[in-house]
Amino acid sequence: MNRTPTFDSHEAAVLAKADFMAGLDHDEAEALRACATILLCDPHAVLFEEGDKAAYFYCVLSGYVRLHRHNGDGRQADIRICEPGDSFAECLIHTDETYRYGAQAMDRAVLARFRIPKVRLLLDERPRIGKAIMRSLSLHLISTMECLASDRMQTAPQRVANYLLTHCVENGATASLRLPFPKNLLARKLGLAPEALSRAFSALKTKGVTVRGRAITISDITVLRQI
Amino acid sequence: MNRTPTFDSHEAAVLAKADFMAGLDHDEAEALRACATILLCDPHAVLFEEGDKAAYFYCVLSGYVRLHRHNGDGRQADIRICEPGDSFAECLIHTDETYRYGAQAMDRAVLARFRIPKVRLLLDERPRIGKAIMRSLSLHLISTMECLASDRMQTAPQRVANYLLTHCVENGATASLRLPFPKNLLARKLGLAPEALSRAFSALKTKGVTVRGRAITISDITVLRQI
DNA sequence: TCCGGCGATTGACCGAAATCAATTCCGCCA
DNA sequence: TGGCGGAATTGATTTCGGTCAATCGCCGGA
Repeated sequence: MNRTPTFDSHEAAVLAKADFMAGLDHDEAEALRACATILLCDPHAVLFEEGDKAAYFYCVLSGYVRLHRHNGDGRQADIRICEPGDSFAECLIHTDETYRYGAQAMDRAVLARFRIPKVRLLLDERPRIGKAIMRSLSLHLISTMECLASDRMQTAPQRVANYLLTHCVENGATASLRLPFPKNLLARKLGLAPEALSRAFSALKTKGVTVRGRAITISDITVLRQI
Repeated sequence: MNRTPTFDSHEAAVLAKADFMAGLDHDEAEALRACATILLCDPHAVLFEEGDKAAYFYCVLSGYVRLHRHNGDGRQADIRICEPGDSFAECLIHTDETYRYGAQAMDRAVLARFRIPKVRLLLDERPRIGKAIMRSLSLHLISTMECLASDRMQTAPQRVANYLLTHCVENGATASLRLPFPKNLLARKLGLAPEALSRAFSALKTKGVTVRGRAITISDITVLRQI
């Protein structure tokens, strides 16, 4: 892991579009950026472990980050896969002092990390930043609740179909997409074993879903929508 | 469903201890309360459905509220069981306009409901209230993430053991608790069918857990902790 | 005290997905 | 071009928990 003093232009653009930056004016965004440093991660680098003292919250600029929890046994579960533009651990700005899950970079992730005590001070001066972060927290909460509901209610093929429908680009009745990460990450994201994802894909073949590597085509969206 | 113009003293105390009121001074708390009206619910009253236009967020004062989502089929899953002191739907203050899940009262619930547009205006004047709500949102997010992790990682007896350990009152090596609601609600809360909860309890008998009605005793906490 | 009803329990069965193991596929590098 | 290695797939098996059905037990009302 390494640090660079500056953003490149692509990274800056990703950061600017992050949820917790939405609606901020130039000064506010700049003030928030001033709390951050850039972090280059080695593949599989551990950012922090559950229980570590919280000093930063993060925004993914490129690559992916896994958030996960451990069990007493060796078992572990992924809670969320963070993609470029996603932030995590902002929930610690106003709560307690320790991370409640572990975070691990995939690929060679690039992150912006924001020093929490600095951000806290900033929020007192600039309430609108608090509003933006609140919005981001709300969106996380909603998507986590949706994830929980789908875990409890939907079968593996249904969850996969839902992912495809919410991430594809439509083109008349057909649609297509390219997975932004390897299938084992998608499996973790959906709370499945890699084998189960594989089987879900083959179950969806009969519904007009074709998978070749990371490229996926859907021959009829309406068929897929009826789960 | 009916409305009363005023709080009784017990209800006022519950409201004052809600997460989103924490840390507020008297004026701030009073200003927030002024956005609320009281709601008396009939058993099983539906507060709102998924997709309804959001006008209020709520705080449970007595009784319980189920938050749930529906599937295309008749299936439905509970996302959260809200107890007295819990708030829900605050995530809509700064996001979109519709409820993302349905809410149904159990028992004869009593709720405070806060008119969202009013609260929005208040937040602009009083940033510290925003901070309090943000803290509450953060706590919800964390607990929802923990719930997701335990769904993905723990078996039914493990989840039940965890619930018991986090809700019991210890007394040396032993502990006990009284369930605040019927077992079928606990089952929903843990994402289980009632039968599965029943079986989980009988599996825990060998670990020193005794269940009689809603009264539960634990003969050795340490045994239960090793899941 | 008896009866009715509902929540809880138990049993039998089934289906979904985890696990383990064995290939196969594919991209990358020599 | 050939071969190596990790990811992906496939198959066999097991486990967990959902579902359906029957029974039990408790509480309240007649």
